[in-house]
Amino acid sequence: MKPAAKTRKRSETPRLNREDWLAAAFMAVVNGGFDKVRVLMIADALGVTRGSFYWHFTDHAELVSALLTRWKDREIEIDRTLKSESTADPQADLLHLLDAALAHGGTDLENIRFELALRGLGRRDPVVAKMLVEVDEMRMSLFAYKFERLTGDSKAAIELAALFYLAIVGSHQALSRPVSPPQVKEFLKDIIANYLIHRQTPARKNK
Amino acid sequence: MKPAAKTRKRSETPRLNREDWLAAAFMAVVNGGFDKVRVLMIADALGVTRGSFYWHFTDHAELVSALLTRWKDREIEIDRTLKSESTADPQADLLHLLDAALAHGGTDLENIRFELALRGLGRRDPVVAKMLVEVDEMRMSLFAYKFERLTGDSKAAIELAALFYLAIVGSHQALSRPVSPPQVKEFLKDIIANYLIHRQTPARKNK
DNA sequence: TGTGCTCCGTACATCTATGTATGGACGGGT
DNA sequence: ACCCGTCCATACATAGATGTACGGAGCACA
Repeated sequence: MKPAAKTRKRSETPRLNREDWLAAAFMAVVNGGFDKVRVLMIADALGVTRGSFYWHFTDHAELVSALLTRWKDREIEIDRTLKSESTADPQADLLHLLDAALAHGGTDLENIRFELALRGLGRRDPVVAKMLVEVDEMRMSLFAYKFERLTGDSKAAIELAALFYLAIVGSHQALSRPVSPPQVKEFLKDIIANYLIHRQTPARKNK
Repeated sequence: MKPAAKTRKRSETPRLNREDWLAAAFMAVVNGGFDKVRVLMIADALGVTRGSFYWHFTDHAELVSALLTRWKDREIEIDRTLKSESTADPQADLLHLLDAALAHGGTDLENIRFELALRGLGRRDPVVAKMLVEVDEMRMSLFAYKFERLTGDSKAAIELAALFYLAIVGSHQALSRPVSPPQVKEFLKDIIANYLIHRQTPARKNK
C-alpha cells in the first residue's frame, strides 16, 4: 500500500541520530499535526523499529518536548538575524521584513504548516500557548519597530504592526486560497505604498 | 478522576437525538480538535455507551461528515442574514460587519475554535479544504462589497477586504494574546478612521 | 581475537479505539 | 395485555499505539 520508506539494507545508511528522529517527527507534524506524531509511524518512515526510538528518547512526551524547544530556538535565531539586517531606508527595511515573513517556497511551507499545527496544540496545552505568545510578541515588536521608523507615530506603529502580522498569520491559515502567498505580499506592499506612504507625505499629490 | 458527566438515571433525561450527538461531537472538536472526536469519549460525556452512537450513525466517518455539513449550512445562513442587514451609511455598514465578525463572547468562542480545528483538518483533507475555500471566498466578497461602498475603488476594496479578513482570521489564531479580541476590533476601527476615511475626504483636517 | 559500547530488533504486556452482533428496557398504540 | 418500534447496554473481535525487557548485530580499539 504505502511506499514503506524504501526497504534498505542496514549497511547503506548509518545508524540514526537523535536529530534524525526529530526531523522525521517534524515532518509528521507538518503532514498530520501533533496528534499524528506516533512512534510506530515515524519508525516506519525511518525504516527502523521502535527499538531505535526508545534508545534515543525515554518517552513519547520527550519527543514532543524536544520538538518544541527545537522550534523556539530556531525562531529566536531567526529573529536575531532579522534584527541585524537593517538599512538606512525605513521603507526598504519594512519591505525586506515582509519578504522574509512571506518567503513561501522551499522549506518555508513546511515551517508554516508546523507552526499552524503548533498553534493547534497551543489551544489545549498552556505551556505551548505561553511559548507561542512569547514568539508572537517577539515578532510583533520587530514589526512595530520597523513601522515606527516609517511613520514616526508610536501608537499607529503598534496598530499597523498588529494588523500586518495578524494578516500574515491569517494568510498562512487561509493557505493557499482565496489569496495565494505571492498575492498577499503584493497587496501588503500596495497598501503600504497607497495608504501609509501617502499619509507620511500628506497631500503632495492628489491623484 | 473526571466528573464523568454526572451519572444520571435513565428516566431523568429523554433518549438522545442525532443532534445531541452532533452537539457533543462539536464540543469535542472545540476542545481537542477533530483527532479527539472519539466515540468512546463522546459517549462518556453524554452518559451513554457506544451502543447509542451506532444507532444514530452508521460510522465514525458519518459523524465527521455530518459535522462538516452542519457547519457549512450555518455559515451560509449567517452570510445570508449579514447581507440583508444593510444601512444607508457605508461606514456604519462596515463597522457593523466588523462587529459581527469579531463578536467574541458567548458561543462565538466555540465557533472560532471549531473553525480553527476545521482548518487544521482541511490541511490534510482536500474535501474539507475545498469547503473552507468556498466559505472564505463567500465572506471576503462580502467584505469587499462593503469596502467598495466605502472607498469607491474596486481594486483597493478587494485588497483591503483581504487584509482585514486575513487579520481577523489571524487574530483568531493568535487568540488571545498578544492582542485580545476587543483590542483587535478597536484598532481595526482606528485604522479605518485614520487611514481610510481620511483618504476618502482628502486633507480636510490636518490635525 | 576479544571486549565493550552503540544502536536496533523481537517479544510481551497493556491500553484504547472502532465496529458488529445480540439482547433488553421502555413507551405508545391497538 | 400484547406487540412493536425506538433507543441503548453488553460482549466480542480486531487493530493500532505505548512501554519494557532482553538479546543481538556491528564497529572501534587494544
